Amino acid sequence: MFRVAKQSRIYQDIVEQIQEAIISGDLKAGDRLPAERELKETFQTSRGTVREALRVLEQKGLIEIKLGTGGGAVVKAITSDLVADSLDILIRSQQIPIRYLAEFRERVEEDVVKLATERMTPDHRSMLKTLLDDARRHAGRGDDGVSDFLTTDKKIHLAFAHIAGNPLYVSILKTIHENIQRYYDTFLKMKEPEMVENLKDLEKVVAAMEKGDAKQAGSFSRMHVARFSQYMEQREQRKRV
Amino acid sequence: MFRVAKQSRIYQDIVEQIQEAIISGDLKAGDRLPAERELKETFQTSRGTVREALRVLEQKGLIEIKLGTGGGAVVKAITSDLVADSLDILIRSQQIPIRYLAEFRERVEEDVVKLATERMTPDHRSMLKTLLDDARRHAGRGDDGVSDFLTTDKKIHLAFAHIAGNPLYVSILKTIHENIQRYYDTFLKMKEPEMVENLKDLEKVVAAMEKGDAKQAGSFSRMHVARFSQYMEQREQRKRV
DNA sequence: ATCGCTTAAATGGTCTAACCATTCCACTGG
DNA sequence: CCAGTGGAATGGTTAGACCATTTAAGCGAT
Repeated sequence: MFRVAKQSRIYQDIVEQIQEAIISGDLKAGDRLPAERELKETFQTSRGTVREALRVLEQKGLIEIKLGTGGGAVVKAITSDLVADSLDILIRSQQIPIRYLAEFRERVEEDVVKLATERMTPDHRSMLKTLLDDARRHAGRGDDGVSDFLTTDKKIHLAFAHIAGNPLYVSILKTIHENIQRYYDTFLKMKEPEMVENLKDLEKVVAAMEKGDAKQAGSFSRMHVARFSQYMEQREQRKRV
Repeated sequence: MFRVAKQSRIYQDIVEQIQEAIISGDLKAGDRLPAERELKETFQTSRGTVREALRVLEQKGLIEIKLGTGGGAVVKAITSDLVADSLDILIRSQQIPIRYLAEFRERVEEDVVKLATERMTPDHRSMLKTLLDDARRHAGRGDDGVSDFLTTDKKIHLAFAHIAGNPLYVSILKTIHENIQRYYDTFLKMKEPEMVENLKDLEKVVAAMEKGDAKQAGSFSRMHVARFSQYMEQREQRKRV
């Protein structure tokens, strides 16, 4: 399956060969690569070099490495985690101000909800119903339920992305939420009134989705996200004083 | 600056320490990491382990490694390349069908144009005018101008993102364009008629922006992108038969 | 003093060989 | 038949050496 590695940055050559085999489908998820000591022979190189190549592939999320007998490098199903990770690094390193994250999120979530409305199935309906019930229960517990409520809130937003059916939206929304979460934790101490308001927003969004009114669902979603963002930005500025 | 590496997957610990230093800004672009033989001492580990960590960081695009005296690992400015790479893997492995990328792009570009319309300054106007003039000139050259026209087209789209003023949109749009470009090259052989049509689209978008009509500019943009996507998808299916 | 060549030193790239840690499984003894 | 145990396979780590590349210092000729 593989060639002898060509010169100059041998490990890079090994990475490329194995990566191409995975992307092209020659190596499928679950397939096990030969042991390092075998790969060393195949590529006619040293074990250290093979290991550097495996490190890169592991980092790319293409393989997973297990210890012990019968362990070794196993090809992973390719997921969008890769994109999420790198987007995360980009956002954090550029220290993108919260208002830009929020601006993007408002629009993305509006689009997601619109798409989800058009593509919702009965299964999706019941899933949303269950999640909303959870949210109501947590909200009913007052300040004690805030933490659980926020978890459920996040789940609901991600559920919208799943319903929309576009994996790109799922990974992007996931990343945005993770990043925005950092700000929430720092600046936002949600109390019961805000939680209740939040719950009402979500109920309105889902109700519009049930009616099949994509436009209205989208605009409710946007208002919901926007309110959250504004609230948070006020807090941020207050703290900064 | 760094701790002694903790046990179990030592290289992973090293990666995390250095990555955090970069993301947090303790290490800035251009800073040079100590030589491998020094890092080995700092982390109290072996050179091989240090190298595995450096491989991962290199793959993540966080450092660049140069040969020779005065060489070594230099911290890179973080760009959207990482995201583009991982998105590339997703698309090529057919985890994300091209239509999902197109669906996302249509909506993102619509939002970008709307925002840009609201935030355009006189400087931006003249920049767009210059780019449009370039595009017209290339289009006037017929089939010979297609390649240059496409380059300018891309610049115009990125200019919209710059005008919108949100760095997140710039990064994301850049990523999308880098990836979608490959498909255009593969499936789309643009000829003069399509190019002229394309130019008209862009002119309509910019005209609406000049008028300050964000909604109209956005919908023109979306139609423009959608037409391009559809055209490409038809080609793709034809090739697959 | 300046230019150009040579050489030495620093650094990443690679290789070899060994040992450790983990895991699985076959074998053995009850 | 079961439980325990030990061996073998595999990744994780270390140490030490040598090569290739690059920079800069040193030196010599003009």
